[in-house]
Amino acid sequence: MSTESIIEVALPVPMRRTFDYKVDSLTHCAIGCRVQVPFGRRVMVGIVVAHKDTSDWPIEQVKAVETIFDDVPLWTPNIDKLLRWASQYYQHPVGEVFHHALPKRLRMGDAPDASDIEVWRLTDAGQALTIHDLGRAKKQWKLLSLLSSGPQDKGSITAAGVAKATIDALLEKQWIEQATLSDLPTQKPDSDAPPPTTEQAIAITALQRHLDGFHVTLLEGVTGSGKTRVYLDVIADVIAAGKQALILVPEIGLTPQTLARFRKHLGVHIAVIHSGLNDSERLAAWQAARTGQVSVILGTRSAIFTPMKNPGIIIIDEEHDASYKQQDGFRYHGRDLAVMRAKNEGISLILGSATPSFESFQNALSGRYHHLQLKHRATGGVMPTMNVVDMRQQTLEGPLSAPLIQTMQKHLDAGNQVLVFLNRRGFSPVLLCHECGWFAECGRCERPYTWHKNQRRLTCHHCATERPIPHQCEQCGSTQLLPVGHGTERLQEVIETQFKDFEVARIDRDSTRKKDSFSRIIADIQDGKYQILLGTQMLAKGHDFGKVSLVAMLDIDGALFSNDFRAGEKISQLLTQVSGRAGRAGQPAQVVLQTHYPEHPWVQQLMTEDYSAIAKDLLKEREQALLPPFASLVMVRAEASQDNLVRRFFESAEQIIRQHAPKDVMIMPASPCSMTKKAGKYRWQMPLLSAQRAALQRLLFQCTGLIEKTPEAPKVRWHIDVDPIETT
DNA sequence: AGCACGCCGACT
DNA sequence: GTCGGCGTGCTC
Repeated sequence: MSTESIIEVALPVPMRRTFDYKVDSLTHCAIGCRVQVPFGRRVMVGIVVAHKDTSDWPIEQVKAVETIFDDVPLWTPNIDKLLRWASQYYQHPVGEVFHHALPKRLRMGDAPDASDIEVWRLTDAGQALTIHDLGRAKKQWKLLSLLSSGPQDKGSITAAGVAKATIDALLEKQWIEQATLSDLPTQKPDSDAPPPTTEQAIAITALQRHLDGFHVTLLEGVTGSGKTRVYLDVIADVIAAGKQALILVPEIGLTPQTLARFRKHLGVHIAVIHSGLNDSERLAAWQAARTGQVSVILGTRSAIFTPMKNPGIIIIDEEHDASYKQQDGFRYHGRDLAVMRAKNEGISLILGSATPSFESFQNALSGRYHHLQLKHRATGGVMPTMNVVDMRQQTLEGPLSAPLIQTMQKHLDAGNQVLVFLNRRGFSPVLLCHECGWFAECGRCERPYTWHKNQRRLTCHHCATERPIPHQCEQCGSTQLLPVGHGTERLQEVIETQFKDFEVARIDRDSTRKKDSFSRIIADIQDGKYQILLGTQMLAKGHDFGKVSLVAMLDIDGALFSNDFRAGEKISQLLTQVSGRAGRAGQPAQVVLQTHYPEHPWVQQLMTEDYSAIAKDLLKEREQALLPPFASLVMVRAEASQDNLVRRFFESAEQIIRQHAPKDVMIMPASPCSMTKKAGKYRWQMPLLSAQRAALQRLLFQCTGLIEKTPEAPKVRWHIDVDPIETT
């Protein structure tokens, strides 16, 4: 008989500790393996994190492991290292971190399925089809055109918004057939692709030289400069060397066009990991990456945890995008973890953006990262000219100034498209009583309801509350309830009245709520079905609309007076990204900014300087104020339905932190968040700042456990946000 | 987080 | 007399 040993197991519970269990023999219970253990009245799947001879617990209380699922760990030592580091850095319980990094089926104890990946491909008959053979079957055509770039698995097909029924219909007609990944002949990389531009070629060569070890490169390329082409050529090199590439894209960036382009250019299968996958598809993609069956993995934030057999490169596209930071639970930053992972793996990392985050930009300026720039548009398009409309004393049609209307008319008459950007959904942000001044307000957030005329509802944009539209004032009974201000719905009415001869497309979360309606409307825009495109932030993200020659931003004044220290960074990123939608097809393009504060320094800067210049300027201010990226920032936050509980929590927390804080950590007093009441909870926060990242980390390491044990802690919902992006 | 135990109000 | 409200405490 072998002697019993003790293992430490990390379980998916919100406790910053591990639990001891007995095993018969350590030999088949390696660190990193999954085990099933009794935990209280339940059984759970956990990860073995350590072996030891004795437990600190009375041995009769140490229970035995029920099942050992794996012979070998599911992830590589480098992923293990990454996850442990992340658990400490983000102050998140290691069991939950591990849990987060595994596909759901593995979390439940399923065996990692070694079966081949099923794919669908065109038959000879399918290859010969043209769009005329399909008639009105748009979905079928979409699938056929996706498959024309190469065979695709279920995950990629669902990512493109095509349903199972469509697959079946085409199978029935024998235009497509099923195969497995290993059946596929090796496909040549696309040889029809046009050669890269000189600028692209220089970047490609520079990146290829750095494929031999850990390097971080910031690829700063203006919108339309063809960063994707650079990625593709570098990835092709990585694949040729028998290695794998992991590419992260923002949540919205995973379009069928992107997928088809990668597939066609590289000539290899792409494993896609996105939120639309079901559990089996997710597991299959994860497994294919782990075993090296696929050499390219394309995914959103959480794909950074996908193990690779032969890691070759990691690419973060649109690295400035806020969707890389998880905003609840395990609050990690996908980009920052990518830097850590590339370092662990000893591989190259590319951070790509037209508008780099100030963090990455500063690292490039200081020489910590390589810095490559693409300054010209690949299509030869010119960057737009910038104009300001001083809104003071202008004649207005809704939110549109008379000069803007004239400019729009001019561009429309020239046969071009116009893009109008208004960052406010709904019909009007306030519904006001004309007689007494009462307005409909969400009781849980103490903010006005937004009137959604189409949906016939009042909606709170801060919580999910909805209610029917009141027909009378609740205070004085008057029926004169008036909309105040303009959202995109109302803007659409105004524009349709002003420009009767042109078609208007509205793009916001409401108009694109239905599955697939976003990609459909984007396709219609590219076909030229609409001349005027209006919408929110969504319009700014990466889509190429072809004939847009005018971009108008209607309401930037709010951003000019925000108390978020990142407001300047955000507005310049937004303006640069939105402007990037214009002039791609080569026509002279124009950007119009409406503001009541034309003399505001930011407005002046936005008009005259490019993103890099603005970034350098604003970075100087950050340096003087000792704000990120020149200092590390940590936010302690708490919320509760009673304000008093939150205050008392922070009294204790602040005391603990002050007792342990070294001189080089600045502790700001806890204060209410700018929207202090949200969804019925009172919210406060306490910022901690230090130029010494390590000092701040040590402080957190000492304090989180103590804060957790205070009597006030369990009465509130609290968390620590390391490197927060929301600071107001 | 779950899931128990535990001690006070309105129901068959 | 019980069902159930959520406060408090524990999980190797």
